Amino acid sequence: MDKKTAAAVLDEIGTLLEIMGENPFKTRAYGNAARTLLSMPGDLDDIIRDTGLKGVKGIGEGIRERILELHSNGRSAYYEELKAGIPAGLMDMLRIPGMGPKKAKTVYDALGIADIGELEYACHENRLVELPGFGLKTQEKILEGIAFIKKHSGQSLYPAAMSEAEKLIGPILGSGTVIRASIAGSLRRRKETVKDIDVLVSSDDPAAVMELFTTLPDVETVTSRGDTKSSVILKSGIAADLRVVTDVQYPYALHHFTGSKLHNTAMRGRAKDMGLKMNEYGLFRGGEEAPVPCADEAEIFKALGLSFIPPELREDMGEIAAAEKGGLPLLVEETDIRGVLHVHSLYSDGIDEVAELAGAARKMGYGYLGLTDHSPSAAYAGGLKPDDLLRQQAEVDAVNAMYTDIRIFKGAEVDILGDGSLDYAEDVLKGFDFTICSIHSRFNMTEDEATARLVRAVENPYCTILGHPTGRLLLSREGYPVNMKRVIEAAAANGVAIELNAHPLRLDIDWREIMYARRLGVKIAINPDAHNIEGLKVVGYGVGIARKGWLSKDDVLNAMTADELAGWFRSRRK
DNA sequence: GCCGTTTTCGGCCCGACTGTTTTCAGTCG
Repeated sequence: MDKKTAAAVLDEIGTLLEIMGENPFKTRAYGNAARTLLSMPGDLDDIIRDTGLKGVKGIGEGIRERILELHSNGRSAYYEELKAGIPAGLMDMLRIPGMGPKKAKTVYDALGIADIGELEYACHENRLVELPGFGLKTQEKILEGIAFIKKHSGQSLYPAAMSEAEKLIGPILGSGTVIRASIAGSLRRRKETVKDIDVLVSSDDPAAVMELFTTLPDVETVTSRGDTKSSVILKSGIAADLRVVTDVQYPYALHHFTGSKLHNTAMRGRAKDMGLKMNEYGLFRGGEEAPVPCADEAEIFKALGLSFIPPELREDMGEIAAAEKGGLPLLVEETDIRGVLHVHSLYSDGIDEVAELAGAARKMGYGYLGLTDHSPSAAYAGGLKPDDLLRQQAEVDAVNAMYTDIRIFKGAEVDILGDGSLDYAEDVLKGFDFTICSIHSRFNMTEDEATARLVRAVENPYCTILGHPTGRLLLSREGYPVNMKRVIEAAAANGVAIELNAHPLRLDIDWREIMYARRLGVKIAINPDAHNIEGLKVVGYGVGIARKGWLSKDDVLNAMTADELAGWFRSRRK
């Protein structure tokens, strides 16, 4: 082992000890020793041969032994023992500005949070503010810190990329140098995460557009700049490409740059079978110079004998065959959503009052709100004991009496316990209009265990909706492994709906799984999982994913009216 | 854990800054 590696191990031992709350002078001693070692001339072999590391100021008997062990064995039993006792994600957290060993230890001890993804989610749920030494500012600072370290991580969540894209396209459209402009790529297809932002414009003055694009205030660096294509990195860390074409080429280019690659390949194959050649500049009939004229994408599809395929569906998952037969669903729109069903109030880990939430939902045009505070096992989230529930439900009655145009359904987000049973007794469960049942603990399961746990929950007669079925947090935490096909089949057999959690970090159930649920007639509930009024606004992200899953209005539980839904809830209970 | 030494255990770098406190704890450099 070389000097540098050995020093790094010593440093890490110091950090691990610090997290464990060891004497700060002891932890510092490891850091000092690491620095001392690094500053010594020669490589580790030489140092040990020449001095045996004896009489070096800053390296005493204890640390000397550790270095000798590292040198001879290439490893340290002490280091490995320490490491085994502390989750790797906790070490990761120290990369967050403002997050040191003490704070990391606190969130781990108090909330069991062991990686950055969980930490970020916990901040969004206001779970940090109550911890000793923490407050609202600290929580915000940690969120900013997480955003900072995520900056150059390669992938971005849809909302972040979309808001950046809008900042680009606004000035471009407003400049007067472009004829048409659109966001393209995976962002236009509404993928849950995207690698970069693609912008397509048509213009008679490409040079002017390039100049404008590469000098926008949000641009950090220009990675390439040509006549028709430029690439930049934005200050937010997201990469963005701009492509300029003529206005005649625009529809073909828009289709081409929207992708997906697989969809394009399939489309080109189809064109070829019809004696046509298709690329980003046009659709060409055998050897002709001028393309088959198409004013927009719809005309391209029409020229190929297809109905219009919405961008969300262009994933080569059967959309071309369906479009040929006119069999594409009329996709659900955000305006089809009549109410919101997964909302936390001040009673558990939300921060707004029931009446405030109801008022906000009403203003947003929703006809109902399903109140779903946590059950007791979610102690970190202030899960409600039966007594608390009585008070909460009495308040719901009072709020319901206040309004004629919005209805509060009494629900709960009931924890699915380790064995698949639910976290309330039957007499309590009876009192709800509906339940969302979800897993919040014991994530370490095999696929068989997780699947059995979910299936058992779904088979419970008091389970109305299965919540965020994989528990994933996008770009940060894998969900538990689930055989989703079997879970969907269980939901179908038991008349249980499945949640599409619309929080942009979750978007869970995955859109790739939704089609099967639709085929089996399982209703999908597009739920905000809101912990405050602001959180009600994420439903649109869920609608985007529902569209990618081919859902139409009729497949979506909360596209029902309040009366229809009340009837549906009642019918589940029979 | 290291150092220095009145050789057996007490002291070890600290100030700016922030945020949470009500006199201090934690982070950063």
